[in-house]
Order: sequence, then C-alpha cells, then structure tokens
Amino acid sequence: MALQNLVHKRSQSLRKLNSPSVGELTRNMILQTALRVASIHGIDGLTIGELAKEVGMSKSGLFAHFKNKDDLQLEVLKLAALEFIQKVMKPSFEMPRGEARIKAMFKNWISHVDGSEAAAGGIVLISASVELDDRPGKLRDFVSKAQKDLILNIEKAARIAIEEGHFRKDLSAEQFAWSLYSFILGYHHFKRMLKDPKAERHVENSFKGLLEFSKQKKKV
Amino acid sequence: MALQNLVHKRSQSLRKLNSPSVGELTRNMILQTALRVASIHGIDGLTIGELAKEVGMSKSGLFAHFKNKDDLQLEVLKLAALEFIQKVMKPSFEMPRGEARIKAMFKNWISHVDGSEAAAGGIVLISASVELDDRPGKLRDFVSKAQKDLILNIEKAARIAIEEGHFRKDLSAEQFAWSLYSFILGYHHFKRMLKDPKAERHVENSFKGLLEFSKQKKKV
DNA sequence: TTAAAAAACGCACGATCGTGCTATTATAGG
DNA sequence: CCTATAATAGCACGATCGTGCGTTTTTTAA
Repeated sequence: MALQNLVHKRSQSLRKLNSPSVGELTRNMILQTALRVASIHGIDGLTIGELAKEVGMSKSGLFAHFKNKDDLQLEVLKLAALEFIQKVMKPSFEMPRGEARIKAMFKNWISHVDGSEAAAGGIVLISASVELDDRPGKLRDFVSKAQKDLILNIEKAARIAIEEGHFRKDLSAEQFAWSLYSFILGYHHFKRMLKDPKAERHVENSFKGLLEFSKQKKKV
Repeated sequence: MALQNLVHKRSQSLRKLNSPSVGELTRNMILQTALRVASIHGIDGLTIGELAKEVGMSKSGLFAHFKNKDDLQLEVLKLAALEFIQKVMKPSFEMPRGEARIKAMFKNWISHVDGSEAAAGGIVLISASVELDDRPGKLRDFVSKAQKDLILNIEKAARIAIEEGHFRKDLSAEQFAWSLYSFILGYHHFKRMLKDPKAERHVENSFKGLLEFSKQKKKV
C-alpha cells in the first residue's frame, strides 16, 4: 500500500505556497491509517509492525515519528476525539439554540456511528474506554476526559433548551445527558455487535420518548 | 501463586465420594483465573504466558488443557455467560411473574456490574462484544448469540408483565428490552470508565421512568 | 504395590512485539 | 548544484507470543 507516493507528490506542489513539511504530512497519514486500524483491532490491537505494513513504510521509519507506542496511541485517540468533535459536535452547535440543536446532535451522532468506513473516531473512543477502564495511565486519562467533555456538551445543549423554553424548567440536564448517551451506547452496541437491523428504529423511539418526557409540563 | 496445592488437597479428599478428575479441577481453576484476568485485560489481552504465571503453572502444562488459544478464549466466554445467567437471570426468574421479576432482574444486574472483584462475567461479555465487533469468527458468534439470548429473556419477562396486567397492553416488549439494556450499558460505562459517582442515581431514575412509561394506559 | 494413564514440566521453534543504532536516501536553503 | 538537514530504511536486540514434543512426575486402577 504505497500511499506514500501520493503524499509526496502532493507535498511538493503544496509546499510552494504553504509549508507543512514532508514529515508532518507523513505523520498525519500514519495517524489517519492508525485510526482506521484501531477502529477494527482496538487501540490495544494497534501494532507498529502491522501499521507499517498497512502504510507502506518500514517499521523504524514509521516509528521515528513517535516517542514510543504510548505516544502513538495517544495521538490516535486525540485524532479520534478531534474527528468526533468536528463531525458531530461542531455542526450541532451551529444549529439554532434549543430543541433543534439537540435533534441535530442526535442525528449527527447516529450517522457518525454508522459511518464504519471513513469516520471511525467515535467508535475508537467508545471501544477504548472499554479496553482501558481497568488500566490507569495517560491513555485512560485522556479518554476519560474526552468523554466527560462530551457529556458536558450535551448537558449544555440541554440547559439551553430549557432556557429557550423548549424543555420544561424542572428537567435535570444531567439526567438528560445520561439518558441520551446511554441510548447512543445502546445503538452502537446493537448495530455494530449484534447487527440488529431494528437498532435504528429502537434508538429513534427511545430518543423520541426522551424528548417528549423532557417537554411535558408535569408528571412522569 | 500456588493455588495448585489447594486444589490438589481438596481433590484427594473429594474424589473418594464423587470424582471430578484432577485435570478437570485444574482446568476449572484455570478458567476461573482466566476470567478474572480477562475482566481486566480484555479477552484479547488474555495471554497464555501471563495466565500461567497467575495460576502458578508452566505454560505448556496449562496449555495442555486446551486445543489452542481460541479454544481457551471461547471457554472463558462460556464461563462468563454461565456466571451471568446464574447470578442475574436465574434468580430473577425465580421471582413472581410480572413487575417484581423485572425489578429483580434490574437490581441483580446492577449489583453484578458493581461486583468488580468476584463476578466478572457480565463485564467480560460486554467488553468482548466491543473488542470483537469487527472480527468475525467463533468468538464473535458466541458472544453475539449470548447477548441475543439475553435480550430475548428480557423481552420474555416484559411480555409476562404485560400478560399479568402490570404493563400496558400496547407496550412493545422489544423496545422495553432495548431501553433496559441501553441503560445497563450506560451504567457500565459511567461507573467503570468514568468512575461517575452519580451513575447509580441516573440509572435508577432512568429505570423508574421506563417502568412508569411501561405502565401508564395511554400517551407518551 | 506396581503398572498404566493422566497431568505437568522443560525446552525450543518461528513469529512478532517495541525499540534502539547506523546507514542511506530525499528534501531544503544558499 | 551543493551541502546540511530531515526522513526513511536496514538490521539487530531481548522479550514474549502461541504452540509443539519428549520427559518426568503424579494420580489412578488392579
């Protein structure tokens, strides 16, 4: 897989105007590939030898771009988080405040989970949190923080919806975020592991129920 | 860690009445230990060398009990499923039909997720499904089937609750099972990965909401 | 008690792991 | 174009992986 050549061709023409060094480009390409590999084999199943093969480089040439394997894994996780933010969170927060934004968030998220080919960011983060939950360290810390930020963003969106009068005043934004995230986890699980064709329907029903529950004035 | 000795002592006294062979006992002990290891390092992180060290045997001596590593992993998953069934599902189905049974199921499940020390079965199954979701094979098939059975059992309990008149007639048992399972996944995630102290409260609120939603006669 | 059978060990194999060191090739600025 | 530097490759290391095989020890049955 000599993606290498393509990258170099492109770099030579680009550098005349704006200059990311060749090494920088290669490094990015490596990380992109690594993210793809990690989405299949998990962040722990990511091995330097296989990655080198996949990317069309020698092990040592590839390895020179990173301090050690932990560093490589951390960079992959960062990329995953970044990709998720840009594909799911950012476009949502460009929508009008309130319910519309919540709905967009849900929709973007679902389709991000579906995008098994290209966008593997979210999947890697979820898998990583399962793989790492019992093993302290920098990797775990990063994933944990990324997830917490994510939850806080959902909470923020929910609070705004309350402010806007779309959701009822006595709704717990925290509980809302928790429920929404659980449904996404459920969707991820049923769709990817169990290949359940009804997963879409179920998650949409649950989400609809959550919305109604969050709107109504009183009781249940 | 010479658990070995204990096992052999016990075997010699036990065998006079009822006879599981020594090899059988050792094999069981290996699997128990393997389950514990897998609950920390994942089913893929389970390595024969480390397991041998943990169990106090030589690699080859241990390996003689299994055809190959895949077989070992499969046996561990089987044990995990068995443990889950006996700790969570079986006691639930001994409760009275209907809502009580549903509640017991939820309660048992939650405390099973909490039992990080001893009961690692459920955790291993959930982790395994994440690790394996993109890698076809016997392991994936088993986990997938185990999870499907599990869902069907929830559905069955829900259908019985409908029959008994505890849940409303037009409730979708399938949707109920889906929601409940998603909440459990959420709990697992928040409790184990994010160490969120509010996880209990959230999952209980969600469960309570689900129950009320399932009872009321009409609307939302 | 002794011979047969089961269980565990010792050892070694090829492969691959993460990671350095040195040499070679590609790129950059003068 | 030439040189300094950046980027990549080659090679080797110790460790560990999964897995066989022959030997030794332990358990079992007569």
